[in-house]
Amino acid sequence: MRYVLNVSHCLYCFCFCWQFPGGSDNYLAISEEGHPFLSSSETFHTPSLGDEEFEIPPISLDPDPALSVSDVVSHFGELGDGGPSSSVPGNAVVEGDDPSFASTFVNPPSQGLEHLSLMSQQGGGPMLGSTLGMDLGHPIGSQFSSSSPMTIDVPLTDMNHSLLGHNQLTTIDQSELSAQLGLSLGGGTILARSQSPDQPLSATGSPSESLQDDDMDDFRRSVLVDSPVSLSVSPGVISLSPSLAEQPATSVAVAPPTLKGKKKKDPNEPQKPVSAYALFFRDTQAAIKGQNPNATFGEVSKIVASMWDSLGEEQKQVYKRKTEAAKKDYLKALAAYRANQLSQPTIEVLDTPPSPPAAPAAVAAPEPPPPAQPPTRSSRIPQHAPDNNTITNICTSNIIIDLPQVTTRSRTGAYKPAASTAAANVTPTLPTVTKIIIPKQQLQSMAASSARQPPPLQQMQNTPPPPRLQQMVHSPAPPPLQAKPRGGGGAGQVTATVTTAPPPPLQIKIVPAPVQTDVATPIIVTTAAGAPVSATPAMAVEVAQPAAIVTAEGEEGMEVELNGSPAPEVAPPAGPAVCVRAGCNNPPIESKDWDREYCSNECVATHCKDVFMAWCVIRGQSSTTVT
DNA sequence: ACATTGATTGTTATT
DNA sequence: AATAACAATCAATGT
Repeated sequence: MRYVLNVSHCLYCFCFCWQFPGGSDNYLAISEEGHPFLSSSETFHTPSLGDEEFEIPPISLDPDPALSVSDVVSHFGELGDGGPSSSVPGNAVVEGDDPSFASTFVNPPSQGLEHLSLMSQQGGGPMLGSTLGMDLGHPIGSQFSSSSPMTIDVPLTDMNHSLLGHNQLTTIDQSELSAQLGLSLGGGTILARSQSPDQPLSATGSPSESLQDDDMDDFRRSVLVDSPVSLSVSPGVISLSPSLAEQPATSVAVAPPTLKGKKKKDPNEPQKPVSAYALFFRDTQAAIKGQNPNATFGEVSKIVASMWDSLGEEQKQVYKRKTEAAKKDYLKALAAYRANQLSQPTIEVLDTPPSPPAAPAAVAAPEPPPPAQPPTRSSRIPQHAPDNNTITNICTSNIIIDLPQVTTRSRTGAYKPAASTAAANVTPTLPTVTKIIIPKQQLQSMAASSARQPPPLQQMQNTPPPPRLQQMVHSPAPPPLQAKPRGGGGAGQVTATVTTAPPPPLQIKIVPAPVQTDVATPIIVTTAAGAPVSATPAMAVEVAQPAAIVTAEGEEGMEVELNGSPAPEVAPPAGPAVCVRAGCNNPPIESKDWDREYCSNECVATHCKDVFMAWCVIRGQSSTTVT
């Protein structure tokens, strides 16, 4: 699997920093062994899960035209235009074997979903507009109506005893961020999910693309896991079934499933679309959980609820739209399903994946629809998934990173065992091989992030359980991404954008514990736009993204720039008053290539260089290590 | 009531 | 009986 790191935002930084001498390749690959599914040479998708077996008819990825690959590509191309980095792709694809890879593809390559920008805050830090970086549906055409991320200040103290284990969470690295942010990008995902089982896969036909880790798990479990198709013959029933499900095959036919008052639902029946909130929950919880493995469901739930509350109406609308779209799809699928049922003879094929077309010849018992796959929880298929982005990213990806088993979580081991914990070595899998050493931590973070669907959450920190996040979240500031944000004159440039604009990434800032350490040396994280945010030193600034650069900044501490996504074409929120480059006090100028952070290309280059150097230093590596 | 996730527990079926 | 697989339950919250 490959995890896509969208680094196109700061094209300058990215280019500069990752254009290694002699190496013109833009691919950065972290390889590790144990990639069951993918080899470095293999493409991200299609873990050969047996498309053949299911013969899943390709379906359109996303009804949303905006998601078409061509659009994406073209869009991406636009990004490259003009900028010095035009030649450099803006995306990174991390490859790993985590089935969830699909989720990571959610990052819209073109848009700054991962536009990580932390707003500087004072004291309580306002929770700025909830701008979860999720797009849903319109990754391409939609511009960030606001790039202001949502920031949640979470008291460290609370954090420590609540969601996070001790140090488990400290930060969500960029990859995670990107992963999280991208969350449901492709509006199609949801639709795809909601589609009838008949067309569960993406147009690409690659299961991996449309399947999330869960799906993949289920998929493997139900199909791959040593399950040669077996023909079981039982009284009056001939069923074709995967070995794994042998029992159901016969038992179902002979003796109806455990009759528990409830009627077993036909697995083929389209699933009802879930609510917007549910979608949000899905997208968000993963991030929360990812960073807070110990978080209980209740805690997560509270946080999600708080986030939901903080979410601007616009962002909610995004989800709602998704839901609506899914509903439409559901209705369609349902109609088709019903029609199909009516026309379906009593012949049933037992234990076959829900892909009706070309049903294997089989004589079945008069039983109702024997579940191809017992509708167990594990088999349920999420209704939304960032599938299309897979394609999108593929098309635009430039950096490919082979990740080790992504789900490793050293501390708690909460996640699936990592295939390898060896130090992560970044080895370019493409053209030229550039070796970059990436701290294991970073990789792990990346892995963790990609473990699940990338939710919007950017910087997730521990949060206290009971009191809803609201307590942790200090004064919610005007939601930047609101439909009419900053109306009137605010510095924020309202980007009257399409309603489908993907909300900016949500960020939760860790607020120094009451112990008032006054944040010794706060880490300032700034967005491309320059909005800084402070974080405690403890907060590991893990930037999974290669583009992330850390630069030592004079008094304040460090400045971390996480440039994960392409700058929204729409005017970003107020940028810095002066050029971001240290030492330069010129006012930033508007540019297509950056978010009003720099005054000139020169400063961009210089700044990036500095940042990169600093980053190397922080990483304990000489900049030369990265050759 | 049901949706979100995931751990746990209970039930059922198979060996 | 032991084991495996499946199903239900629970948590907090929103629709």
